[in-house]
Amino acid sequence: MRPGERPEIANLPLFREMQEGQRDRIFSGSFLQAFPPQLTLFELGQHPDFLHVLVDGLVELYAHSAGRDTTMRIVEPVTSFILAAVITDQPYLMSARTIAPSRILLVPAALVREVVKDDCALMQATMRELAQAYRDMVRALTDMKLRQSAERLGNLILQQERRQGGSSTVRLKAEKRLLASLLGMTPENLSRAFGVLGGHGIAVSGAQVTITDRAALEAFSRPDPVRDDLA
Amino acid sequence: MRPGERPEIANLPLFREMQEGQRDRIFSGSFLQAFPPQLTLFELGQHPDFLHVLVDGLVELYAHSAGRDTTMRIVEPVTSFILAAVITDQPYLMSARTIAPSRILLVPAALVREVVKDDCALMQATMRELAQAYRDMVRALTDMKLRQSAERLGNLILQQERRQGGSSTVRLKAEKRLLASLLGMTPENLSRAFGVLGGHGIAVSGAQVTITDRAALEAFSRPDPVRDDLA
DNA sequence: CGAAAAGCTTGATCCTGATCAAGAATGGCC
DNA sequence: GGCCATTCTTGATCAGGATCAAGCTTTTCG
Repeated sequence: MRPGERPEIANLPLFREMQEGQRDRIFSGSFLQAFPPQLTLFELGQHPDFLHVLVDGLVELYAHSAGRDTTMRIVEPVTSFILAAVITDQPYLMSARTIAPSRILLVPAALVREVVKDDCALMQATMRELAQAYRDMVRALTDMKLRQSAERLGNLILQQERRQGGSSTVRLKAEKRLLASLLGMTPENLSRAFGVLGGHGIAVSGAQVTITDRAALEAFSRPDPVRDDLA
Repeated sequence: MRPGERPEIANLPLFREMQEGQRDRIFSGSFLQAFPPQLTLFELGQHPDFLHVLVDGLVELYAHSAGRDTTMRIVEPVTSFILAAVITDQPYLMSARTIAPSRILLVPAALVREVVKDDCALMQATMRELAQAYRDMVRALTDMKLRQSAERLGNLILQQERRQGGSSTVRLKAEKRLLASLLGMTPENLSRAFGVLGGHGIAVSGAQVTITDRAALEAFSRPDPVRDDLA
């Protein structure tokens, strides 16, 4: 682990409130590993061996069924992932691959389950993290069921913009094909969706998206005040 | 509370392992209330006041956006619901209504949060419940993104049949319009989907669905060994 | 029991998004 | 810098599912 990284990881909501000793126990049993891009980290159906914490890079979580793939989530640093599989000790429901050179902290799943039992603060943090993850999935599912493609894209842009600091500018962190899969559409249709949004307050240039007319974009995308707020 | 009910509730995975005293604290602060059908219990966006435990009846959780509704989950007794909103103390992401006369145990949200903090067993159960709920949502989302309508219906029937005891017979517990909404399609299309499945091993008569040829149904629906198993 | 309402099914048409097929742009790499 | 591979875009066509419009069945309730 490089200097400065341990505190960064220790500061994650998941580990922040833990007892110092228990945190050491977690860290000393874990190891940080570097992965090249396009490497499969684990596959759907496997038994979870490690809780993963993305320290640096970019990871895609995806699912497949009947020959088709779909992106479920794009993980940005610094974030833990597949916590639910580790806690329930049940097979992964998603596969994971790096989409950029990445460094990942691997925490043995059994160790997580054990320390969780002993450290109430970690348990509470885990509980909160899972509740949040659940809510995110509820949002994603209603999005998928109720909105059509261009609207989904519009809302994703609004949401990214807020997360990137509200500068009316969004830099897409992943390829558009990946974004399309995340939004549940084909790359062709994503292109067309960007085209549609061109008439509703955005301008695209490569991976750079600029919101030229927020009111128009919001009128078109109808962000839900409850569902889309990061409150 | 009627005799026999308290033990039934106390036996829920959520409350089973708690300290006796803490459980009393929960129960003595809660109350059981009866609701007529078609009554809205709470609305999306509201601040969560109670953890709900459906003791008897049937409840629909649904979301809306841009004038449209969609059913997110049909809750059968005995089950708790909207645990995540209570834990995070954030607005409901779904609305709830009774679809049959129902009796619901209402546990004040603040009380839940407080007792959770004091009782590690409850916290652990909560954590597990949330992890399971998260995984269910992951399944629902991939289902929605990757399968088409008749396939979704086929899998739902297979899944219900397993849950109802494997007698090759499924009794639909809700109206078909509701089922359609849960599956993310229109009632018209659900009818047609049943029609399609008629050629793939099922026979429908009102709310009674019979699996006449499991192999055919599975060949058509391609249940995912990992995702659909209740393991 | 019988009428009204609600739910379900079936058919016809429409629309969103998928697929197929080329080009244009971008990026990696020697 | 220039070539090759990949990604992105644009156009044409197709298909799954939505919508619209009736009939039909079941339930509800006086």
